[in-house]
Amino acid sequence: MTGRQHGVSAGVNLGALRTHNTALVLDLLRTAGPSGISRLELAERTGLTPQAVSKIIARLRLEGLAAEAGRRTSTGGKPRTVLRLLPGAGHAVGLHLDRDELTAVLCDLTGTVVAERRAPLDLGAGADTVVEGAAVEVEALLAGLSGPEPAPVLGVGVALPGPLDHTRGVLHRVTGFPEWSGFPLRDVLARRLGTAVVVDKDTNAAALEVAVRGAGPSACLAYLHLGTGLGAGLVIGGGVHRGARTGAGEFGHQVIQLDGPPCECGNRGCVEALCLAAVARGDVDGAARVLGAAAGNLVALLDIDEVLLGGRTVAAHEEAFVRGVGAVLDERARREGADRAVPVRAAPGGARTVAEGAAQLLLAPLFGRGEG
Amino acid sequence: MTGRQHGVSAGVNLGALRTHNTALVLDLLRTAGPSGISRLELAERTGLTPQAVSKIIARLRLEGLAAEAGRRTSTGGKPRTVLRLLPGAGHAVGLHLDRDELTAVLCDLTGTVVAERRAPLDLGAGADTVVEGAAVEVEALLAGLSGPEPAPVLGVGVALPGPLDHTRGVLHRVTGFPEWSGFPLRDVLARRLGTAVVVDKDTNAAALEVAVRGAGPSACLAYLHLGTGLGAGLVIGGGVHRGARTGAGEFGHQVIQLDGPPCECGNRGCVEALCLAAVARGDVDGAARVLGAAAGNLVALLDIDEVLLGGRTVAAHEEAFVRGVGAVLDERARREGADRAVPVRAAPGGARTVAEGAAQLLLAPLFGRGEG
DNA sequence: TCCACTTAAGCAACGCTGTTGCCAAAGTGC
DNA sequence: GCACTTTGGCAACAGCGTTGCTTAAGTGGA
Repeated sequence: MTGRQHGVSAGVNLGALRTHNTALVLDLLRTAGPSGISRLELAERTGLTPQAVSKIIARLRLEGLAAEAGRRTSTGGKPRTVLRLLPGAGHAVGLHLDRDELTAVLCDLTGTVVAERRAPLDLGAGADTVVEGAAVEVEALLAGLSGPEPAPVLGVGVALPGPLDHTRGVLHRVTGFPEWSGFPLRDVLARRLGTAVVVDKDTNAAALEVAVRGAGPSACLAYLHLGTGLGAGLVIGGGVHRGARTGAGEFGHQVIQLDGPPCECGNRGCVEALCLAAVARGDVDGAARVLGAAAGNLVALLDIDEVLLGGRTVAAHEEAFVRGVGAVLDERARREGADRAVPVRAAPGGARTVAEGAAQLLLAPLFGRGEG
Repeated sequence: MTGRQHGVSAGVNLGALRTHNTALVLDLLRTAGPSGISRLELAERTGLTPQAVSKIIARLRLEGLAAEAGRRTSTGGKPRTVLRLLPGAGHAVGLHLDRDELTAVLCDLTGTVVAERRAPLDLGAGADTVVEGAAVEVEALLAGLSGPEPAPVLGVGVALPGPLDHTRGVLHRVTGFPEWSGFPLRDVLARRLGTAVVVDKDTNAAALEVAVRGAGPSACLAYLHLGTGLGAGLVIGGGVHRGARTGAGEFGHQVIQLDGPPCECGNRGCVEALCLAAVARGDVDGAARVLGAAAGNLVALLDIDEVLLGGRTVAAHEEAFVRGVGAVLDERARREGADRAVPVRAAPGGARTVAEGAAQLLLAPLFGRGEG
């Protein structure tokens, strides 16, 4: 297919056209879930003719990606045949490298976790040790993929705290561990495992996971991650927005009190500092209010459709954070005369959201989400 | 072509493919300017084969959109033929409805202003009067488009302060003039003039103008408009980001001082209030610093490539604002260890930026920018 | 039980896209 | 003047979605 050259959007040929439409159909099949979807419905939703859909479906069935699954009740004529995605036709591994723990999940095509492993993690043990440990966990997961003809593994997605360069898969500085600075994680792990590897920030992976579930192809949502730090993953126009330097989502050091207390970043009045300080002194409601104010800024700036909260600190006081942030947003929406407030929810999937999102780094492109 | 249906990305057929590739070539022709670009260079930049480019160029020449313009020096063989866009092949009108003044510009295909009109504006005079006044100005502009075979006019783009719904072209509340609330400006003006009309926020139009000039198809930039209020236009991934409710770019009511002075929006410590207060007391440098802090939040959140400043208040103290905002961003970038600071510039075009951007609402889709 | 009707899905021909193979045109340089 | 390089068009081609028509598989009334 035609390559992409220094920032110029590429020309499109028949191959790209087919890939696009196929991805569209696959995404609708995936979204439909086990209950399936009919050819005609696919035609309506994509805008393609029924005949085009029939051809695409025939190809997908031949490739083992889709299958017929019963029929709907007749509406006066021949009943529609229901089609569904074959989840086992492909798998991907999601690897979440958190500060002290490694989580690895094996996901099928639908993104469902079919196996999971956890292990302690010590970034201070050195790059080689960490990479080897991660590779062993991945191999252990893949060993469970048996069967007469094992379905292909698309690759391994790795999610970890930034900053990093997702296009090249290279880490920048990792706070406290200077040896990791500039480490080419993607290439090293890809060579070690012999599979495709994609590296991204943990917050971006979580945002992708949330976008792939439920959110439509043009949705805008914000995933706010409050753990030992505060960061965000942004979904804009249905896709994760990373920016040219994978820097987008820098939310924690949003200055929200010009003359506030100093933050370790060198600035004053960052949300992260204010929020974590409130949590530290046991004032969860106060932390939620501060987080809500910053979230309000973000929601207004980008016209966000939905806010999702995740991370350990949120998980520890889930109800309080959802309620507190929601209250601030509601109040602001009411003042500004908006028809409806922006919904705030805890990110579904809990602690596994990031790992599942890491797997989606490889799965999502199949469905036209992400830079496939 | 296939329509777009409730948020589902549409299927693509041959017609859409052709439109896309043609727009790509047109955009490169436009970007190349009067100096032109050769067929082979177009092929390299788009990733299409030279033969495909030749066919597209032949079509464009037949339609009167492009022409040959000399040749390059030979590099050992047949010299490349240089092609350029024919600016006069089409025009669009840009209409900027500011609080007290109307600016209308007539732009050719390249976006160059070929005629301009200004008139005082009084929103309090009622919708009918304002629409009629605007229509008269547009007709006066178009009357100047003479010639043996007048080139087609694509339509009229209207830019005005929000909030509004750009998809339907309907205004929401206009502060101080309740009668405008819910006014279907697009349809009323389209019926009156008998041409296509597109309505958008002034900040979005300015952002589009800036994006169409210079910025690549995947650039992220922020246009900050400081006049009687403070707003932003966001370009993300090469296109203007508006959000589902045309609400994106709400930058002025970013809370930047939690316990700050009350703003008329009902909140406390909004940038707009702090910034305008500083200007009012003659402290331009202070205003620039506050604006810089808020801009820093925005830049970090979205990994913005470039910040552009516009609006009357900026224009009155251009050098001070560019320097002040730049200084705050530089300092923050240095603290965060970024390779380079984000450049800050005054938006080129000055007071006419919004009007030119309004015209681009119709021109840009031809070049694959915006939802054409 | 039959038959008219409706709806779904496939077959075949088609139009149009970009691609490939080949050749003419138009230069340079020895 | 000739060999070579580079550009760009012509013609045939593969492959995409579309169109026109046919077949399959139901419902419902006589």
